[in-house]
Amino acid sequence: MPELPEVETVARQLAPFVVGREVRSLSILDPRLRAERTPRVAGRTIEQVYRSGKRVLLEFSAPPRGGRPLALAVHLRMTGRLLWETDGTKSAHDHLRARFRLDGGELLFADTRRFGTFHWYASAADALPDGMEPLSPKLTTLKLGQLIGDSRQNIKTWLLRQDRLVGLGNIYASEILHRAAISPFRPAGSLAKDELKRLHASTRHTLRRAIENCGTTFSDFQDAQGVEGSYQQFLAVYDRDGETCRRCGDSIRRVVQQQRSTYHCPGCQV
DNA sequence: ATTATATCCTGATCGC
DNA sequence: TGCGATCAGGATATAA
Repeated sequence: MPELPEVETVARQLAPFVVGREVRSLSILDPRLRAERTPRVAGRTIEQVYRSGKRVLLEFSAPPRGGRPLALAVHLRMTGRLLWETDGTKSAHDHLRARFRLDGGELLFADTRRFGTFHWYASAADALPDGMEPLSPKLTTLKLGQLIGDSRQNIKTWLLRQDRLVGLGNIYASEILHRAAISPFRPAGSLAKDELKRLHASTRHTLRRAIENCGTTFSDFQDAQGVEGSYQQFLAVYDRDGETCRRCGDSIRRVVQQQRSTYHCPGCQV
């Protein structure tokens, strides 16, 4: 499911249901999620839920008898989902991997492919990612150029690097480049100033528009509250191999870069 | 220091 | 209807 807009949607939708609730117990059903020692969360209150990069951060209060606060970063990877339930219907989920029993409901983590991860931190500040948030005002065009430097990596692959920018994935990397009219094959460091400007503007525009539309949903099944993204109707190139480019009329092509699909229009991406 | 490959999993879909 | 190959919105460890 999740790149930045989808994870943002999950966090926004989940927060009102769980913030302020106390954790009664946590059951981790998939041992893979216990790669890190699991701290005691029972008795703590969920204080904040928000997105950071592609992760959902949950901040917990200090335990009632004193101690330090706690933060959990949930990475959904390919198929992770966070579900809120009050009626017991979702507990039978085929791929339930963890369950937080809260005061007044349950927060469930389901994950078909089991790539999702839990990372625990002593504080939210410790959970800060390496890369920059692409929508941060601190990311200027100049800064973007500095991050790219003289990298000879192709720009599409560069956009996926979470140690530079966080949150971009395979769909939005292709979409952003198409909007910026930049070929995915271009060495990142070869972009001229005006191209960097277009790339920056396209990144902001694409992500904002996707967030407004609650992200992109391909599968028909719904998430926690039945919120489905609608950005798929705006996709210009992704998953449109052989179809017509709405900008120049050329035929959109699927290519493989670093073992991953890239969609682009050879006619108008130079 | 980059960059390619293999790997972690399960399920849906495609071509024969 | 069955079967194998391929693909999937992610990221890392290891090899070259």
